[in-house]
Formats: sequence, structure tokens, C-alpha cells
Amino acid sequence: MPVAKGTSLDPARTRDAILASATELLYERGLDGAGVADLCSAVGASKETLYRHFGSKDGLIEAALEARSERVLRWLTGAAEAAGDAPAARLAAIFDALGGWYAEPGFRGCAIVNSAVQHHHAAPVRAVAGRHLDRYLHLLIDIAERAGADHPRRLARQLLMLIEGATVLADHAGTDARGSAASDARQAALDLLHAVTYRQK
Amino acid sequence: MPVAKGTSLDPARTRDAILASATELLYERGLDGAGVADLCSAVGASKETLYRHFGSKDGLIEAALEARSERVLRWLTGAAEAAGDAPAARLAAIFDALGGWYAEPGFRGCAIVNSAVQHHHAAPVRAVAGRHLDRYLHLLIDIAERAGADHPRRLARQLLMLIEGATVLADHAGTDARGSAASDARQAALDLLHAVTYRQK
DNA sequence: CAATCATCGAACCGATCGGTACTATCTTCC
DNA sequence: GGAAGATAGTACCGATCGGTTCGATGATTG
Repeated sequence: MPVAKGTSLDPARTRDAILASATELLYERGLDGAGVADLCSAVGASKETLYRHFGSKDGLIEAALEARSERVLRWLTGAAEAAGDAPAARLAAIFDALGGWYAEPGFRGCAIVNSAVQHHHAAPVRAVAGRHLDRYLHLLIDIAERAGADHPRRLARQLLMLIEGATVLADHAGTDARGSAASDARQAALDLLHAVTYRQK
Repeated sequence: MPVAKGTSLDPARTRDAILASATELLYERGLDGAGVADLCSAVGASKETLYRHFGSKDGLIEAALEARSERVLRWLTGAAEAAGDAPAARLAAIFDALGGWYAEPGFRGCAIVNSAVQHHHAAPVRAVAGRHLDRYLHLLIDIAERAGADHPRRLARQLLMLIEGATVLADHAGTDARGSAASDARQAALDLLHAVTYRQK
């Protein structure tokens, strides 16, 4: 959404527009591949406006990553809850949702993890990534606990490894093979869940 | 190893020294974080020498990544073979080796995958990453076949997801928790292998 | 000794980038 | 209608970077 010239209608709207546009462009081109001028022209804003709202490019990056993290977790939590109460169904729903994401044309891996790799030195970016993985983990811990796993946190870490690993592999696969990354991971995840459930009974 | 002033003793030696130094510095600081001047001063070479041997920074990057990929695969293949013929033992040995790597002070994730993320647009870097994952996959397919898995390639992909996912998580864990990333992944990998073996009998 | 080659060190170039400053314009509010 | 605030657009600045060039130095070879 382009921002009109003298729009003082709602500064928050301007901020949101910049944030939404930047979130996409930073994912598409990478943190260093998208210059401040690019981020401005993509949304039709001026540099002054961008710097007034976010202080610096790094500030914008942090805000954009935080927004994306919340959106992703909301999306996956919703997908899991929509699948009912059965842990296996919830887990399967997460991988199915991921499979849909992998198949999208602009898929380039996990934006948060990618950003942490690109700015490995930047503490704020690493912090956002840490919180993101932590939120992810809690979603999986909940499933592992519902399944009655004897070590739910460990199972959750293993499931998160499958998710992040599948995301990496999907990013390196041809567009055709990305779907199998999600279904392979899904099967492995259900196997792990199954092993835990069986082992207990 | 610094290069002496008029050393025409062995140009190949000069090339190797630059390559080895660059491989480390590019991993430590990232592809864009290490400038050509940094890469030169790190090994005591001049820009002219670097450009004569590698043509461009991208050329050096490709050569460094290719060298690292071969080294990593040689290392893991050796670790697997040293563990004997039993598939489970070979698999466990790989994760144990990875655990040692995760615990090293300078660990920053998988250099190849990180590079592909940083230069997502660069076809040569993506190609090196693709070959790297392919070599990795073949190492795991060999184990999966020896274990008698009914779908060895699928199992290998799942194991590779665990490895790459564990590497990502280890990179985001505190130095203390990196060991558990490897052991968690190891347990999950053996569970998957076990499930396949059992299912068959 | 002379020619050749690889190399270092430093200067240099053009491009790009993050960030700042200024002006003109538009909207809102009083 | 006039003041105040938000904005676009543009020019600009200093720093950094990849890459080139050149002169001086030392080792190798015949």
C-alpha cells in the first residue's frame, strides 16, 4: 500500500505499511540484499519517514522479524488447534501446513533462521531468533505432553529439528521435490511420536 | 602461514594458504562480513596475488566452500567407517562426531548451508550447497541400505533433516546446550532406524 | 649476471550503502 | 484560514567494498 503525500491520517498506518512491505522484501532479497532505498521505494515512503518510525535499518529489521515470528507462530498454532485434540493429528497438521508453505513460489527457507545466519554478529537479531525457536518449542512441547511422552521437552526438540531440517532441505530442493520434504518430515515426526507412545504402554 | 615476499618457490602453496585462511575467515565472519582486504591480510597476501589465483571474491568463495565440503564429508565418512559395519553404530558415530563439532568454540552452524543462505541469489554457491547435501545424502543412504530399510532414500532424507536441524538448533543454543542437540538428534535418528528395522521383521 | 616470475604494499577508482538535511506539499485541527 | 504535523522527493555525505594498477623486492633459472 503506497503512502500518500501528506497523509497524517494515521502514522500507525504508515508504520504498518512499511513494516509489511519490508518484511516481504527482506525475506526475498536478504537483510543485506535489500537496501534502505529499496525498502522505501517498495512501499512508496521516504527515507525520512522510515527513519522516524524505526530509527535505523537494524530497527526496522528487528521489528519486521518480530512481526513475522508472531505471524508464523499464530498460523501454526491455528493449524494445530484446527486439527482437533489428538496429538498426532495436531502434529500432522503442522507438517501439512509447512508443506503448503514450502510449495509457495517465493519460499526461501525460514526467514528468522536465515536472518540470524546473515547477521550472526547482531545480538538483537539473534535474540528474535531465540525467542522464535522458543515459541516454536512450546507449541511442540504442548503436543508432546498431550501425547504422554516421558520426556516431552526432548521430543519437542527432536520435532523442531525435523521442522528446521525439512525447511533447509526444502530450500535446496527443486520446486517439485519440496512437497516430499514436508511429507518425509511428517512421517518421521509421527514415527517419533509413535515410538514414545508405544514405549510407555 | 604468511607468504614471503618473493616466494616463487611454489605458487600452489600460496594458493592453498589463501584458501585455507579464507575458508576459516569466511565461516567466522560470513561471506559479506569478510572483505577482500581482510582475507588478504589474514594470510599476508596481496590483493593481486589473490585475484591472480581466484579471479574474483566469488571465485575464492566457491573454491573455499568446495574445499570445506570435501573436508567435512571425508571427516564424517571416516568417523562412520571407524565405527564398524553395524548401521546403528555408524549412524551413532556420525552424531557423536557432530556433537564434538558443535562444542567447538567457533561453531557457527553449517558453513555450506549458511553460505547458501547468505548468497541465496548466487547460482555457484547454491550449486556447491546442492552437491554438499547430495554427498551427505549418499553417506546416509549407504547406512539406510545396510540397515535394510524398505525406503532407504527416504530414511536418508529424514536423517539428513535431523542433522541439519540439529546444526541449526545447536547454533542457537548456549555453549552448554549444544551437546544435547547432538545427543537428542542421535537418539531420534536411532529411533527412526529402529522403527524401520522392526517394521520389516 | 641477466631475465623472468611471483609477490607485497600502497595508491587508486567507481559504485553502493546507511544515514542526514532541506524543501515543498498535503492533511488535520483549531 | 492559519498553524502544526506528517510526508515525498531529492540532494548530499562519509565510509566501505570489490577490483585494478604500478613500482619495488626477492627468488629462480639459464
